[in-house]
Amino acid sequence: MKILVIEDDRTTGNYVAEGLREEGHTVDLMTDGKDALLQASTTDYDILIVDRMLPGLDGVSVVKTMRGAKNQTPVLFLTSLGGVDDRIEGLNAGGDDYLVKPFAFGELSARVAALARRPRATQDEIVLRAGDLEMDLMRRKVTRGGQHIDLLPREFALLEHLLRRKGRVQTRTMLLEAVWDISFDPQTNVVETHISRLRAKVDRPFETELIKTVRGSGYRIEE
Amino acid sequence: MKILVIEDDRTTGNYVAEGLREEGHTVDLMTDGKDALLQASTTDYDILIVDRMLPGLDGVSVVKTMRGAKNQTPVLFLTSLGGVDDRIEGLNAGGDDYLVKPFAFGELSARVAALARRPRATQDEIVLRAGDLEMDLMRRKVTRGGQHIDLLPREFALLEHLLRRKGRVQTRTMLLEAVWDISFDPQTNVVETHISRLRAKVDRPFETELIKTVRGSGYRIEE
DNA sequence: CTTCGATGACAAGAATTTTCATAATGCACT
DNA sequence: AGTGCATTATGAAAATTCTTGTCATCGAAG
Repeated sequence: MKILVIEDDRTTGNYVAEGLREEGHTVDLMTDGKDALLQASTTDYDILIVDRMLPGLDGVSVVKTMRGAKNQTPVLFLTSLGGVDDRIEGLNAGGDDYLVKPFAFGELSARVAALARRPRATQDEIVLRAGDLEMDLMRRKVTRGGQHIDLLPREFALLEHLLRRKGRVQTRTMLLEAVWDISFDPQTNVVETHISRLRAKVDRPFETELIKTVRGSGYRIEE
Repeated sequence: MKILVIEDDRTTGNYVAEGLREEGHTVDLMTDGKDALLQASTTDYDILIVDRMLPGLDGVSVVKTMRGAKNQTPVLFLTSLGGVDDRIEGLNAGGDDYLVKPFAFGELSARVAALARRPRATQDEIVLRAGDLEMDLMRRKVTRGGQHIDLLPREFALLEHLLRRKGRVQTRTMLLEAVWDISFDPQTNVVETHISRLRAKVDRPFETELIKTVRGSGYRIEE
């Protein structure tokens, strides 16, 4: 698998590139938008991983230009937690998925694998559903039964993760890693707290509960 | 001019209704979404002023339903400063303009007059431009030369106001009133500070400066 | 050279997230 | 079924982070 990483921050860039190399991929790393655009146009990559914020030409512009030139390489955007508009823009510009920084490497790895599997199937994971609950990643908007639900950034990220793995149980550890990027087990119950708040917004006002507790393991959203 | 105000908060509701009456308009005030929908469908209004957050049926749903029923009455949404998604949603649902709370009454009055003048011309003031600077009110996104610019809520409001009055000088007092809803002149230099921060993001990284100082009066954005 | 505006640093205030303490619930075992 | 232990739920307080406003100082314009 040939991957181009476009990321100006050296630390993150190397972290990503090294990790992917260890998984056996061929990885190029570029730090400047303009150079990257040239590189992406002249070499054939399987996947592009692009930081949303770049000096010079920013990530969104790079992808827009590429798409304009009929380059269909799947793109995974890296954005920051608060940046709502970023995601909207990224996906609008022709991104296929995005990942919120900071992220656990396993998460990145999973997204890369998913993108590789469906080389050009943009637009299908962009609205996540479970029952009458809808999460529109484009607009960063959640509704249930047509009713708008306001979520804080972390709540959104947690719900998103559960929805992406709908039907499968997620342990606290898995959630801590994916949503909080904490890979040891600190004495914390953040997960419980956030699940509780999520339920108050997503489940309590409605008939059926979507977020189930699996005693002894973790949580799951029903198919 | 016959106006329906849909606002659950009594204080704001009365403030708006009273003010508009003093300007000679006929104003009805409703506090519940469902009642308001019925009222709007059975009576012919020139303008609807709708709070985004309503108990029961929220503002966006009211307007969506109305629009579904081919009711083309212009709608002005009232939203809160932080609520990004609100505005996007509001305009998407068929709103014609929006106003951020808290607002100065003069501002409301101006918007109402503008809506009255162009009864059905939605979608034209929704992207504000000046040179290569674009402000998309729908997506709450600012770009210059294609480059995305992140603005904080107050910065966005300030720039929006200047753009809406492009070419005209805005005094500090006018800005304080419109953007901060402060109608006396306190010993403050918030305007200067925010102009400075805005310039750092909007002008400094680019060739030409758009935000001009008019010494002795205030600020202006060039046509 | 005097006044007005620009700006960086700091402080206040809000919003968000995490921790902590306590209550509630489920499950195993009598 | 009842009791006790362990797990999960939740409200409130504390900590953190982000945003906004103030102040003091610097620079530019007339």
